[in-house]
Amino acid sequence: MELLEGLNEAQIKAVTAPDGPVLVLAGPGSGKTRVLTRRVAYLIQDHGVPPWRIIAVTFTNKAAREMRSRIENMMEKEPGANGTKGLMMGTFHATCATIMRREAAHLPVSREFVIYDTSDQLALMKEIITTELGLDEKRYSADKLLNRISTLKNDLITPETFRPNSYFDEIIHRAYEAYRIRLLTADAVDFDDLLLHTALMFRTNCEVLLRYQNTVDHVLVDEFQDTNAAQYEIVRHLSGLRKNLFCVGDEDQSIYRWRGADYKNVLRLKSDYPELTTILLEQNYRSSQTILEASRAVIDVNQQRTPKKLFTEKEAGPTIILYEAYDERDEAQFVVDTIATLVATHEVEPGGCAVMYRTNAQSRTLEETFIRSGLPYKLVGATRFYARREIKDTIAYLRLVHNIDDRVSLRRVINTPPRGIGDKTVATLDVYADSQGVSAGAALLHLADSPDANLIGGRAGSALTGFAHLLAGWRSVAESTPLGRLLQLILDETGFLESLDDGTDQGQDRIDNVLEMLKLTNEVEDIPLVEFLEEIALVSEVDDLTEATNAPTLLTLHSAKGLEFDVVLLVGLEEGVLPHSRSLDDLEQMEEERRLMYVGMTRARQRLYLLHTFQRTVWGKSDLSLPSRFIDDIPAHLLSTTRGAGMSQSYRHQTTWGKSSRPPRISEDDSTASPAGQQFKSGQRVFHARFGEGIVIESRRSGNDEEVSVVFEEAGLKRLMASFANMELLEG
DNA sequence: CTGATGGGCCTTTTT
DNA sequence: GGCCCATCAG
Repeated sequence: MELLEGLNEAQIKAVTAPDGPVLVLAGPGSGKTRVLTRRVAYLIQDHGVPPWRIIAVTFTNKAAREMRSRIENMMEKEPGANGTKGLMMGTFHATCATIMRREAAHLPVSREFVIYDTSDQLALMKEIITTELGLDEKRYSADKLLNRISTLKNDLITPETFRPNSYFDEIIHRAYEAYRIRLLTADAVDFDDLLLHTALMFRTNCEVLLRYQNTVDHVLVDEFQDTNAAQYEIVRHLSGLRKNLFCVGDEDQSIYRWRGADYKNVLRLKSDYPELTTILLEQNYRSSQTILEASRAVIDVNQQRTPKKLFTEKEAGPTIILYEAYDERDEAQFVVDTIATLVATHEVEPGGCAVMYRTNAQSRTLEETFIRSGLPYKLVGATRFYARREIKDTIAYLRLVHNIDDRVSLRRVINTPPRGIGDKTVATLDVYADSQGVSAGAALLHLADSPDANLIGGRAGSALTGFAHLLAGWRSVAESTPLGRLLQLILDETGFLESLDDGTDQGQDRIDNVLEMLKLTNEVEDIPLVEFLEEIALVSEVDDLTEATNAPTLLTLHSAKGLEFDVVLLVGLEEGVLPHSRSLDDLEQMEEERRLMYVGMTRARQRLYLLHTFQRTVWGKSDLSLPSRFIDDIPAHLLSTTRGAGMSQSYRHQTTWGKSSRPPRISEDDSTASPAGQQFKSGQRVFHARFGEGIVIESRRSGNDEEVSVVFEEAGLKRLMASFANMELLEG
């Protein structure tokens, strides 16, 4: 059978598994996606399952799109055959949005609902905190409240079922309730609501549930380890009747715990479906022996996992290069030089390389260095196109035209560009709207029809009615006007583009972005506004990463999931960066950081580079860094260590015991005089029971103790607490 | 009401 | 080092 060509025994077993619940536990590079893809094709082609009876959920839109095109390619395109028509395949969020629009009659929103992103949520919550709850924004910040509410939603807890047991929880409860009402009146949902509403609808509405259960024959879930409680419940509901549930995942790659993901869903699955067939995919087809062995050594340290016997038949491959850069600029330079060299020697295509980091902020130095070297690159995430201020403004206009009750969008555009409608005028409008029992947007439209001179007089009043007329005008033509024309009209009548032109380069960038947006709306002009809005809400930039450009990819470790590259460079492998400082005190979080490292390492096919710096600048302040603890777990024989030029110089200077003409590098606030109560100062030679001889490069007070940074001749840089370190001063 | 200015705060990670 | 926000003069 062509479908099964090139598959190993375990993979075939998975693809052709009989009906019933199946769990495929697979290591990295074991062909998970391949199995899932072929399983879908197998069901349609060999089992005659109609595509519209299959729901497959993936983690990103990109994965879904790729999978769909592969399935289409795989299946013979006989004339008359439907191919994949009707096959529901997308992210959890997109799938739920589709279901929600279809079943809007059974939901508290209309089928025209808009989707609020993080910044919309934030704007809404800020308004609630100050105007409605009268809370101190310092103590109860919008993002803290939203985080808690998000966690509750992911666990399917509503304001009704939430049982606060602390004062803080009481505040959360009130905020949650107010937030929910505001969302519903704006006919809006946030990301979590897509899951929550869908799950609750299935839970409470038997008629709808049965309809879906009777339609859906097969449910397939990719990246199952990253599902949260809401997603798990949706999956359970959908596959309830036939139990044809096919889950693929790897608990070692679970990196979304902070988003409510719970790999214990794997255990839950086992107890919820006693008849579950579990299939292990342990052969790795991606990475070299060396890379696999090193990754395994890192992940094996985690306690809470089922050990796997990952293996590969590939060759050992090159050793892993561990590079100690002087600082982040040296690090970036090494990245660029390495890629340039590998490309020049035809070892790899530029597009086969990826640079991965823990936080988005780290991309900056890398970008600068790439630009300075004149080399192109692809950046994933960071400042997403749709998240830019000017683009959000543009979208807000469209959203408001589409849905007049959209409070957040109204607030956003009512005075953008400045047209003389300030907070006070908006407050007056709100009072008026309340008295009429309608939303502020609806009240505004009403004002366009019958101006009420007594409501708001003077300049503010005419500004308001002026805007009301514009808005009413757009709304009256929205239905009959193509999207691009509508947006053009809005831009013309508001003078938005002109307002962006402040003569700076940034201003020009903003204009270009809006023009790009205009181009986009012209290209898609035949789709309804609501679909366009949904598309831009749910499709992040990660997804339309253009394969066309042959350039290295810069991306976070999180967005690297599911991808693979010939050459991978992991940067910033330092304590506080990876593992991240926010995870240092929590075992579970630390294990997640380790999985993140593991995910990064296992993206590499042939060559892996691990980089850390001697000192890193964080928030404009430079500080010494310690190599990540995860590096220590890699067997030494798999590594080959080198150091940057800047690095070795500085070391030479410090390890030649003060003979250099350059002063020892010390932090700005340090002084040669030892402050009272400090035992050590920079430049001193010390002897440590375990690390041997070294030289102090920095010492500073830390609580009642003293934190000493020492470069040892053998062991390199260590940071020690004076009271614990068995260390004595040498004459010198 | 707007735009300029300076202070405080910050950075996980994404749909 | 940069972004967001509060504050203030015009």
